[in-house]
This record gives sequence, structure tokens and C-alpha cells, in this order.
Amino acid sequence: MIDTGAMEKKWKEYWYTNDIFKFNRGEKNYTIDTPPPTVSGKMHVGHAFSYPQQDFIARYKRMKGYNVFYPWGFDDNGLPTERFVEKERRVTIDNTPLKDYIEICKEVSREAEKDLYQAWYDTGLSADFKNYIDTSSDFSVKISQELFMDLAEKNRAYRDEAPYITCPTCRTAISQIEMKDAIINTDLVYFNFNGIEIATTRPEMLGACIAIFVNPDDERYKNMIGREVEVPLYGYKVKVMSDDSIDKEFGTGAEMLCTFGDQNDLALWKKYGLKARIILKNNKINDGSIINNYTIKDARKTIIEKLEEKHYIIKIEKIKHSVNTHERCGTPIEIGISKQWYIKDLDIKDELIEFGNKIEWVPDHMKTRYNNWVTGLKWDWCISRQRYFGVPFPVWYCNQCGAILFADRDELPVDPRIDSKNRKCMTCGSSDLSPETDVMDTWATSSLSPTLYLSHADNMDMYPMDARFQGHDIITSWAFTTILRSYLHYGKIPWKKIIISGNVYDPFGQKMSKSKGNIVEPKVIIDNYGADALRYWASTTMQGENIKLREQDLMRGRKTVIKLENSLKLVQLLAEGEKPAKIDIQFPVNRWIISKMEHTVKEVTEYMDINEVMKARITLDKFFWNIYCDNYLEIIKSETSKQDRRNETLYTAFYVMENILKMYSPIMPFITEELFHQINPETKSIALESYPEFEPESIFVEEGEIDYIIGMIDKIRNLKSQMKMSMAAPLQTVKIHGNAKLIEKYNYILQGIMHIDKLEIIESTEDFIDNQ
RNA sequence: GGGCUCGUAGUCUAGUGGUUAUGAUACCGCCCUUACAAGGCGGUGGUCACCGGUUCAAAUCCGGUCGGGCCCA
Repeated sequence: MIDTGAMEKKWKEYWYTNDIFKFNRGEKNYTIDTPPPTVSGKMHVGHAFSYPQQDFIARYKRMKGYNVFYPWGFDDNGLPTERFVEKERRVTIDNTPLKDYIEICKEVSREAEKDLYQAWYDTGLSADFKNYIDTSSDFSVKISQELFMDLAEKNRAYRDEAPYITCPTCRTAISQIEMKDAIINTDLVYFNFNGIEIATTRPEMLGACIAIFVNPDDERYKNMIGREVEVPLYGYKVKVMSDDSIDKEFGTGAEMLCTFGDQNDLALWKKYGLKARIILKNNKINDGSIINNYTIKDARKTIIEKLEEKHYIIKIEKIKHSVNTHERCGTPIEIGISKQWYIKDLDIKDELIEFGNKIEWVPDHMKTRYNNWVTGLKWDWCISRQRYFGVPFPVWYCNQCGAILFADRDELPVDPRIDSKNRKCMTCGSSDLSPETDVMDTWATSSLSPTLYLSHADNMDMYPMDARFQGHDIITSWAFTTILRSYLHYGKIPWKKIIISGNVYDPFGQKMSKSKGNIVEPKVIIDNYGADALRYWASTTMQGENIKLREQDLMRGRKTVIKLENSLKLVQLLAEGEKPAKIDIQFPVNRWIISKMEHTVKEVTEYMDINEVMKARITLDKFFWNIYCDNYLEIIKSETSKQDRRNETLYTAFYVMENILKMYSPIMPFITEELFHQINPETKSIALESYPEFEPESIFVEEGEIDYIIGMIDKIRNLKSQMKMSMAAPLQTVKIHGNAKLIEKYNYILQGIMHIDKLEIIESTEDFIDNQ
């Protein structure tokens, strides 16, 4: 049996060394916006599922005559990379100078990239791995900074002191994109607010309280509205106000509004134009009196203790509470006020929805998620992060006059944190400047992937790209930010089509996770079943659908590999080393299989054109297994012994086999490459051959007659099976009832395949075989 | 709480108005046949989640209920 490991290795090396997948721009091009994996993570089974799905289309388009631009990239910016580096090298920003820290991040990324691409390459992807990009290279930083300046010039990027979302653990601003809801166990603290009883989950924010809110319809508090109460411990007075949004059932029905306890506080604060008391500074609480630079946890403990001492506390209730957390670390987010850079997008929601409509979404309903997200946007996109490894803002601030100073375009990329060039303020001439120390959000660069890929290859005139492939989990981040940037910079959609892939679950439909111990590594699958089988599995679901990782689906792929190998082996055996010459096809069985193949080509092509790879593959499976192998190859075992048609039959068998291999090759590139080279040793690669074209003139009008005979064969097989006979056991006489003319015409087929000495044919409207 | 999506033999899955509901897998029986037993031939197995409606006709369309998944609050 074939050693798939060695066979796959041979072709991977062949493709790589012979630059089979190098992009050569031509008349018809097809461009793909490949998702760049992060260098901080390993390839997981979700990747092993979705990347082959892109590759099916890439390989199909290539064989259909397109020059396929299928680039490769790595995303190595931002927090995940910092975490990765801190783990790998045990350096932190606290014990390493900034310049060195950044250098180490780059170095570790580059090293990781060297090996990382291999896992993706092992799945047989036909991307151009030799010319990959990475998001932290000078090239990418330059483009990211240029386009940031483009936004600044268009008044789309702005710096503002405003409420912002922050993560106390990661000590940085984050955006709405990076928030995730979580249910946590928390204490709901009931206490006496000098005349009104309130309940809060954030007692530590007491010093930031600026009002008490109740529902206007709440009979308990109607007479309190408009009155002032004194804040316990702090002694200043706040007003009791009312708003419809206050839930009468929650706690006591009276809440304190703090700047800022949560997003509801912020909303009410904005709505009523209240003053702010900011006690959360640098992720610590500092109220200037009771709490002096305490962590949130310590501040909470202290405030509760002090309230207890003074007998304010009524009770403390354990509740489950929904909070917004930072998706990277799970810490509940805080809202503060500080200067951050934003990209203004709240005013162009309609335009963004219109752009979403111009793009073809596969499957279509995924567009709804994008629409919901855009409609629900509440904040402009905050792109500054108080982190270290990322694209720096090409910006300085004048300490004298406060002007914002941008870098010159020709000096990009630039890092103002370590750039020592002498600069002067354009407004006042002062050289007393401070650099911007923040870096940009990772999405601020990865949202530019179409520009990064196309300009790296000097092909920007091919914008927009043809297709983006990505998971549905990042529709609100990657897809959204890419469409936004494309709108703002170019006024064009980034791609004509976006194809969304689903998730991978374990055989029981459970999400894979470390804690459940149900993670399967792609490498293990490839080692056990081969990359072709892995890819076959990836083709067993419809676009956008989730998939379960089940052994039997991998087995089916493995079986197909073996079946392909064996069916060619049989044809080679029958040919006895001869290479049949090309010849007109005349004999009915041969015309019949060609005709069946043409129907298959037509149907498979139609499905591939609409990304329905699964249906294409099922159609092909049916033709290959049930028509070509089970019937045609069985028939020609006796046909090839007849000298008058031997060459024609062998020619047909090889020809159909070649086309089967071509149609399978986007899904199973390794075995098809191997077998195609056996038939055509001089070929460069099956991946560069043309995909079979439907030829209507090859349709055999008498195709149905052979189908009828196949039906008769089934009946004889059934009879033999019932009689517990081998299919090869000879039968002396068979009485066959049916269409006598047809059976007479093709009796040689029946006699050959079923090993029958003599056929007795009886005309009948009913088809059956006499059991004797 | 809002939105999207799904519910079809033990398991997975195709099927947007029309014969007897597709295929895989598992199970059972038979067959080593000039490739392949990881194969071939045949068979068992389904109130198409539930309730109601539209229709000559519903897995399919509409409304509701229940249950899963995802996204967003």
C-alpha cells in the first residue's frame, strides 16, 4: 500500500523548489485576501479545516485558467505577541529597555515564522509561501503609518480626551471589538445612603458617585426625586434623579451613578450632561482622601470595611452578574477618561451598511451579523493601546503650544519613542517635544491586509481583491475593520466576495478546549490519515457550516486515496505497459462512460463556481466509485481482450481517469499529483493543467441504453448474491426478460461482466431474471 | 433581552411544494472476483422536534412551542 507520508513529502518539496505556486500576473487574475495567522499561536484543527477550504477554490481557479494571487502573511503585532515573547524569553517591559524589548519581539516573531508556516504548508496549501509578509516588518509599519496619516488628513483619525474602555490587567485602552460578555459571581452590597437605601456591585466607586438614580414610576422614591443626599464616608452631596432605564426590581430600585461604574453610568452621564469625579487613574483607585492608589479589589474591601464600621451596610447578597470583560484576559473592563486616538466611524453607519451590501457574503445570512454590529456601534474605534510592541503613531506633541506634529511621509516608518532626530514644532518652533508612546491596535494594521498583500507584490491596481476567506468569529473585527478602512481610504469595497467558514467541534459537538482534553492536533491527523484525507474531511461540510471531527469522515478520505491508486493500477495492468494512442471513440461502452463523465464535469463545475465544494465532491465521488469503478472498469476487464477495441478502450479508460484526477486535485492534491505523473511523466504539475471543460458534443444519445444494461447487471448481481455465488463464478444459461432488442444488442457486455455462457432473451414489459 | 442559525434512521448528513425522503457510517447476510476486504453485492433501520394553519398536495411555506449552537447587548 502507498506510503502517503513519503508521497506527500515528495510533492511538497517538488512544488516548493519548482515555484509551482508563484504568482505570474496575466490576463485573468484571481486575488485572495489570506487570513494571516498569529505567530504566538500554533496551528489548530480549526485552521486545518478552514485553510484547505480556501485552497480548494484557489486550486480550482488556477486550473480554470486564472493567475491566482494567493499570498501568505503572519500577524505578529500586539498583545498576543508580547505575551508570547514574555513566556519564551522571560523578558518583560519592566526589566528591559523599550528598544531592546521591541527588538526581541521582532526577533522571536521572525524565528517563530520560520517553522510556523510548515504546519500550514503540510496541509498542501498552494499559497506563495516564499513571499510572505508580516505585520511588524518595516514594510507593513510604513503602510500602516501612511494610512494612519491619510486618516488624520481626512479628519477621520482624531485624538480626544473622552471616556474610554480600559483593561486593568493589560493596562491598556481597548475597543468595543475586544470586549466579551461574561457572567461572574459578585457581591451586591446594600447600604444606607443617608436617607435612601441603594444596592451596588461597585462599592469601591463610591467616591466617584455623582448622583442617585431611581425609576420615575417607582412609588417608593417619588418624593425623593430632586432632593439631595450626602455621600457616606465622603460627605459631599449628590442629587436624586430619575430615568426610565432604571430597573425597579434590581436591588432596592435605587442606584448610584459613578463615573464610571459601567456603560450604563456612562450613558446616563452623557444623557444628563453631569460632571465627572474620576477616581480611577492608571488602573488604580485614588480618591484623594480614603483610597490612595489601591487596586480595585483592595479598594472594594476597604470601602466595605469602612461602611461596616459606620453601620451603613444593610446586607451583602451573592449574585450572578453580567459584565463586559477583555476577551484576551477575562478581566472586567473599566471606563476611564483619558486622551486616546480614535477613528471616527459612528457618522457613516449607513455607508458601511451599503458597502456590506455591495459585497457577496457566503453564506448570505452572515451579512446580518455585520449589519447588526454596524448598527449597534456605540463608540468610535479607539486605536491607541498603552502597549509596546505594535505600529507606533508617527506623532509628537509640542510641550509649549500643545500642537500635534506628524512625521514626514518620506521618513516612514518611524518610531517616535526611539527616533532621535531633531525636530521642531511647526507652530511655535519649540524643540520641546514629547513623542506619542502608545502603539496602534493590531486590527489597525490587519484591517489593511488587502493593501499590504497587493502593494507588497506591487499590484495595487488589482484592488479590490476577489475573495476574503475568514471565520465567522471575526466578522465584527477583521471583516468590519477591513471594510471600514477600505471605505475611508479608497471609497471602494475591499473584496467582491467574503466566504465565511464554520467552527470545528469534537465528535459529540462539544467545543474543543484544553480543559475538556478533547483537542486534536492537525499533525496527528496528517500522520495517521494523510493531508489528502484531512482535506477530504474539510470538504464534507457546506460553506459556513460547523463540522464535527469524526474518524469515519477521515477514513472515507483515506479510502478514496487508496481507491484512486488501485483503479489506476488496474487500468495500467490491463494496458500491460502499452500507452494507448489517441483515437476516435466509437464503441458504445466507451461513448457511454465519456458521456457520464461529461455530465459529471458539468455538474461539478457548476458547484465549484458557487463554492459548493461538498456537493461537487459528492457528485464526483458518485461518478468515480459507482460508475467508473463498479461498472465501467468491471465491463472493460473483458472488453480489453477484444483486439478490435482494445486500444480505444484503454485510451478511454486513461482519459477518464485523468479527468477524474483533475477534478479531485483541488481537494486531494497529493495523490492526484502522484498518479497524474504516472500517466504523464512529462507534466509539470496537475495543479497547472486545465480543469476539464464540458463538451456537449461528447454526450452519447444512446446513453440510456447502456444505463438499461447496467440495471440488468444489477439484477444478475443480485441473483448471484442471493445464490451465494461469487461475481466471477460462471453461469451456464440465464433467462432474461425485458427489452429483447437492447439486450440482444449489448449481450456481449452482460456475458462478459457476469461470466455467462448463454443468454436466453425473452421479450417482456417487466425486467427480471429467471431464478433456476 | 435582541438578532441569526439549526433540529431528518444509533450517529453524521442531502433535500425550499409533487412517485416509495439522499448519501455516508454503524449493524446484519453473502461474495477473496485479472485493482482495491480500507473492496463488492444485498438487507434491517425514519410518526423529517412538537402543535396549529395555508394548499388538491408540506421535511419544504406561514404562525406558535420546546430544545441546541453562535453573534450582540
